[in-house]
Amino acid sequence: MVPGMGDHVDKDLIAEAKRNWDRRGWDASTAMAAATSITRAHQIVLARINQGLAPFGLTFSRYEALVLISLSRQGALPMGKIGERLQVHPTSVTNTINRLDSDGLVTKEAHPTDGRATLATITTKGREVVDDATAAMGAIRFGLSDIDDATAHQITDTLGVLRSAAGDF
Amino acid sequence: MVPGMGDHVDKDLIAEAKRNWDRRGWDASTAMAAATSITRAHQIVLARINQGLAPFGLTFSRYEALVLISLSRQGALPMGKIGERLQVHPTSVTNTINRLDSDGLVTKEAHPTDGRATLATITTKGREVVDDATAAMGAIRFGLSDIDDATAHQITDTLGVLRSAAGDF
DNA sequence: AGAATTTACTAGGACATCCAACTAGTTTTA
DNA sequence: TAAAACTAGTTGGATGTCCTAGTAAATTCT
Repeated sequence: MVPGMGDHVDKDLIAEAKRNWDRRGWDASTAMAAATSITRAHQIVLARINQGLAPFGLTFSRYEALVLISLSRQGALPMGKIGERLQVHPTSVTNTINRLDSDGLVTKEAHPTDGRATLATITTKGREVVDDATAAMGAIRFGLSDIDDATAHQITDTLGVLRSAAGDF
Repeated sequence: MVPGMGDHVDKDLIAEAKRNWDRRGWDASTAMAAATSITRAHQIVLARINQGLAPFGLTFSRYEALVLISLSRQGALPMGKIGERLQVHPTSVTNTINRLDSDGLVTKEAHPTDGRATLATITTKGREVVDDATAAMGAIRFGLSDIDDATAHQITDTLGVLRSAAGDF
């Protein structure tokens, strides 16, 4: 599936790493395995999502921003609000929105009342693209088409414990 | 915890996004929530791990590579083997090892029997650093110190379903 | 043996993310 | 109201990841 980096493996490399860790009597092997699992899951899912979005000229981050804007009442959001909702750094928002802008999917406009703020407004083309992309994401179930809803729920719930402990909610 | 991008949120942004999704009758909201949760969990854990490794001049990817080499019998591994084990692209390995090399933690040497291959060999300094870093990781439990082992196990298991379905093992 | 194919790694480029520092506009304070 | 403090975004820089393409060496095939 991913060329050039050793496809099919057959054995669980994370479980093997954990055994190595335990064998040496090292601490936190359980946490290490969980952290590594999260990293790997992220890598797998992100790759699939980006692959599914490529035909629309989008990446996951750009897609997320575009959806967020499209769901707002005015079809426009201040940059800061976007970073807040997507939980990313302001500079990432600038980067993402600039690209959506140059692709003609949003426009950057001055905020009517706050001279410091910039509004990212979705364009007609942006709405078309995001609708098509959303349909595509539904079709591939965000890269999780090979696991069922019960498992997906479980992933959300279990990681919710982590997120909650980290202050996410 | 992460400055500049809207700290403390109070409400679960992912759950809220899922409700929005459902309200519009869009498909795959469960998968969307799971994918987003994975992304966010990855962001949280990676940030903590990197913060914990910073004092040693390491990042998670460089740390992973260094550990892998340190655990090998010879204290040396071909570049390709590293990418295979860590499941990353060959160019990422080159990047990672080059940095470890310039930091004096590994050396790149010609493979004794295969003229194409390059061996990354850990140095004495590399062993010292990786040992210290591993102790630090144990102390912060790879960024998961605020969840218990049972939850960590559950994360590994649940994501294991995903990884297995994706052909990881 | 010699040609064709495969394998190992690197160079250059596209993206995404974060941090530090800077500009400009807004709000608070004295 | 003028100065101080804060907020919104951007620029420049460092990392990491992947892809495409290209070089060199090993293996396979005829």
